[in-house]
Amino acid sequence: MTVITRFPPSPTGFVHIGSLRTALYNYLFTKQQKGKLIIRIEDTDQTRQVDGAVENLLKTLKWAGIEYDEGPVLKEKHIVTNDHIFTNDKGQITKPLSTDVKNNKQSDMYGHLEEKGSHGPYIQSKRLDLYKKYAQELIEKGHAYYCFCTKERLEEMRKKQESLKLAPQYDRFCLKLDKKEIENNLKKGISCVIRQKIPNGNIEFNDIIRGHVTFATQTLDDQILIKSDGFPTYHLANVVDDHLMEVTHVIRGEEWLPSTPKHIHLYQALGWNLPIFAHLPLLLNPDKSKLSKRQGDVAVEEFIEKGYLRDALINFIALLGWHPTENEEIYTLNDLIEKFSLKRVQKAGAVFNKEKLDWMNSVYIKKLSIEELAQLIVPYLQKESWYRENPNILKYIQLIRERLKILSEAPGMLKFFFLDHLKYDVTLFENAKMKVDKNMAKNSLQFANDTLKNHEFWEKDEDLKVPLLSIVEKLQIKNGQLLWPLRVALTNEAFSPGVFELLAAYGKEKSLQRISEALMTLKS
RNA sequence: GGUCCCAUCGUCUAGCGGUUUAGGACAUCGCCCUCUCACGGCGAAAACACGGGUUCGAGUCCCGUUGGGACUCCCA
Repeated sequence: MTVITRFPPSPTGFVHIGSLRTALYNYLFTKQQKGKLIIRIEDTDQTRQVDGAVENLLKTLKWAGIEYDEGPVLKEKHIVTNDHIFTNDKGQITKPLSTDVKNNKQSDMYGHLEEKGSHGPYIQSKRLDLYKKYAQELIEKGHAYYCFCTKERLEEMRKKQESLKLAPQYDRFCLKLDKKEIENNLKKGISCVIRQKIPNGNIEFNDIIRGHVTFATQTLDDQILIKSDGFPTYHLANVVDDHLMEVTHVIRGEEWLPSTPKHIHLYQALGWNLPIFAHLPLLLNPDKSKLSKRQGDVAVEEFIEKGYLRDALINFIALLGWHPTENEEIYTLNDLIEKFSLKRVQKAGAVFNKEKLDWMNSVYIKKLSIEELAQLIVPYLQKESWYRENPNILKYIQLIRERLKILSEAPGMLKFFFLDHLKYDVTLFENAKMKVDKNMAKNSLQFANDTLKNHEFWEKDEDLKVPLLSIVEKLQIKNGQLLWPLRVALTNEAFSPGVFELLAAYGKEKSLQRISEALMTLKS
């Protein structure tokens, strides 16, 4: 049996990091099983359509390295002209993308898409006839019925039930309607929906992750299958499509667990085989609630913009809810494909631990060559007004590589290299712990200036050590009493790379300029 | 409220009845390196929610309690 899985996002804007993990788990499982992954667009809620969302989704999947076998693809032309995600051949982002997505009710929302695969269309709004057909079949078989209740009546009913502390459920008012009344209502064009008729009894199923699960159907509501606008709800569309697309494994978030019995009943009512279910644990906020935008970043686009590397983000989210047996944290995509196991997926939700992501990102940054890193950092620099091309850029980046956690921090760490003049914060020169006061700073800088002026070797930081440390010896001071003022003179920062490295990166001329300008500031 | 799911360090997790004085990673703290910060090295502190069973033996199996979460929309 060929494994067929699917990832069916709703195009409502940005890509949620939890969705990306669901997509990743589907991908890992499918790749390992040598199966097929289907992408399906679940756009059955007309009110939540967001233009550009599908495009954004497909680009994000591409960025993440998640390949699929069937589903919508961007037309070639479109990729070239409108691509706002640029990736190099390693799949790393080379230019931050914009997250602008605007509401748009254009009819040709999907004009820039084509499809691959033999089970299409892969966009649910283009499959409306199919859902109607099966809804009709359900009605004929007595598993569904028309409902003409108004929103007002339903609301009233719900209020009453709530005040009686009952579970809010449809009271099957319209189930009592006879054929004639229904036909009349339909003829008159009264707004209606089609509801699923849930039978009495228990529905049980096996979940790969959770094991045996049982639901009493009495507690299940008669779910709406077709909305009054003619669109299906998730429940119907999902079951119909999964069946028609021959999906074998439904791997989705835990939030779907409570509605799974409804889905199972639909499969049974239509006489279809059940897929195998696997309900993934939720990604959580620090307060353990479902991961949401309110409590931090959840959009994959935001992580990309902030400068998280593809491999780091993938590695990190793969380990949120799953881990192989060994004591290892760093895995490539291929490692993950090889080692992944649905059976080892955790049952409990996982808090999204941003500190660990930062650490992991720094690990991946350190693995990059300077050239690769520069290619990633330059786009961030280009957004700064002070940026201009500089032949020494690789030298500069070399100095910050070890301290960089996310790429967007780079401009702040490199700024002083690009400014013509620094506006010194004089208090920075003084440092009690270093035993440096203003006079000491002035004195040290003066000696440094005089010494370095006559020094010719600037190639390596080692070249500067001997002359500078000879000053320390001569003045009988501590290293820090010379080097602290020097660093402030060179950077106007309290934290920075080492002084010798800075001098070497600046070169003689620029170094001496910084030092004399600092001296002038201190003297004034 | 109802239904379902879940429960090992602060966080992500290893553990699938005895190999456990419960292992790793992030974060925290200390020491070393050192001109600061970071990196790196070494080390410390830190968990089986609780109560009953089953068993010669339970973090591991069962039941209950407590706690948390999801769902309960003409959202997905």
